[in-house]
Amino acid sequence: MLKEIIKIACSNCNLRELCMPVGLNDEELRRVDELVATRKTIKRGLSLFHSGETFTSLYAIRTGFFKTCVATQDGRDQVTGFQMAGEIIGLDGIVNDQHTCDAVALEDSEVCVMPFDRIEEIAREVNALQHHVHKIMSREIVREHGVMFSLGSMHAEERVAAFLLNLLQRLQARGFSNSELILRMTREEIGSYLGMKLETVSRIFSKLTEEKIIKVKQRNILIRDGDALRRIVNPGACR
Amino acid sequence: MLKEIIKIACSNCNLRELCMPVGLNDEELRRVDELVATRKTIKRGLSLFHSGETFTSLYAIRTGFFKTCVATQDGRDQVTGFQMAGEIIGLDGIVNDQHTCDAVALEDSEVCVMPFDRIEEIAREVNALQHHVHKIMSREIVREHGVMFSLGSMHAEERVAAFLLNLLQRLQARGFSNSELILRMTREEIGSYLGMKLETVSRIFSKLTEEKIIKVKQRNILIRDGDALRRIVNPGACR
DNA sequence: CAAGATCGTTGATCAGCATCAAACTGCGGC
DNA sequence: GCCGCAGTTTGATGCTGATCAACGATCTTG
Repeated sequence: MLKEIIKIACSNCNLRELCMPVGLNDEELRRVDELVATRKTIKRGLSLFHSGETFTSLYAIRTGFFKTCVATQDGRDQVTGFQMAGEIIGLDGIVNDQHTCDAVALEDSEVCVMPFDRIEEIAREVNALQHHVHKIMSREIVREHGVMFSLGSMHAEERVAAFLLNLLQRLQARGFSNSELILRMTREEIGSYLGMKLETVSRIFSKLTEEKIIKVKQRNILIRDGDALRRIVNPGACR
Repeated sequence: MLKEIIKIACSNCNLRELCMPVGLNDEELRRVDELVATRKTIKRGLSLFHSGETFTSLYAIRTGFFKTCVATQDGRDQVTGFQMAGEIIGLDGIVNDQHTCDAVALEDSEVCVMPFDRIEEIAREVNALQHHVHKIMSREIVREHGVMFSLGSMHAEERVAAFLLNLLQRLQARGFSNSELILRMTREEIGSYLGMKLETVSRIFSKLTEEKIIKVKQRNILIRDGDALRRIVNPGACR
């Protein structure tokens, strides 16, 4: 029982360095622990929130994997991001008190629910938290700049290479291998995120396999030549 | 002399509703007026900040027009946004204390320089400002979702139509005509933002002109049939 | 194990936009 | 005025990735 209580605190969470500001004193840690109102599990395929729903909270992913996607009336939709443990979702809802995208679990997941008014309250008292919130939002803006660049200026193969390297880097920051990864999403979802069709994603995987740069077995990807991937992303840098 | 002092205050700025939170009391207004350290003019073609420069401040555009763009080592670059009076630039710099894009004035411009540590300081005391900062960042995230959708899921013609409607709507919010606008950027910059070549932008303008949807005279655009533009953006909605 | 469903691969063809090229326009400077 | 230049338009052609189609692989369920 006590264990349960300990486990639920941010101060004891092994994702702390990813979610939370560092260098807090005890009092500040105690305050920050109050951020998480509840936790919530979301089964694979279900949504944490939908576009149009009232915004109340941000969510820190404890375990699992999500995609966020925007949609239009006419049925077209697009994946705007993939989020993994330690990352924060829901930032889109702040501006109009209403979510503008769907967050769908790609595997059974658990999130920490952080009511946004509570975040703002504590952020006023804990400077490090205030700055941390700003950094998280800024990071998301910069990430989206990168996606825009990818969609607007890169060829399909470059985008796929950049996508794999990005996933790899984030997984590595979480202590996973830097040469092996399991895709939690379908080819279609990758394609949607990267602005191409699933067939194109598949073809590029095949091409990279032929060139011995990666090895694909269903959703398991082995990176055999990371430098080659980097050269693909950054063709000018090796001229 | 006194006039100068009055003019410089946010509380008397005619862009206040765009930049600043509403519903402040006198004391709060006074605090918020302390946000702007200085003002700065930027001649057309010059940069307000460059990628890599140390981040210190956010900038509120008082007059003029900017583009922001990201670049890679190999010389490719991409416009990530166009900003007009009342909008805030520099948010990308928060996360790593360093800017990740260039902000270039597309016409002679003036900005209010708001040191970010001062923003954070005042935001801790003025709740409305705190929330306002969050909303501005969230708005930018949502805007970028829209760009990602455009780049990833729309045809060239739809993107151009959406681009014109977006400019129009923002200009209208500033009291300008909702059927006429002057482009402050080249076809190449539009193309870069929309992920297409300048020739394609030009061809689409020509096509829309032929169809009597717009009238183009250099950088002056007259919208003759806004509904037609909306139908182009949202083809499913008229099925 | 058979039957479906979902997801992925591969091939053939096509279309949208890029590329290359040439000519035109309006503007600032002399 | 004339020139030079940046920006724009328009045409001809080609390539990248979309589309359509068929098949294969894996997992689920009765």
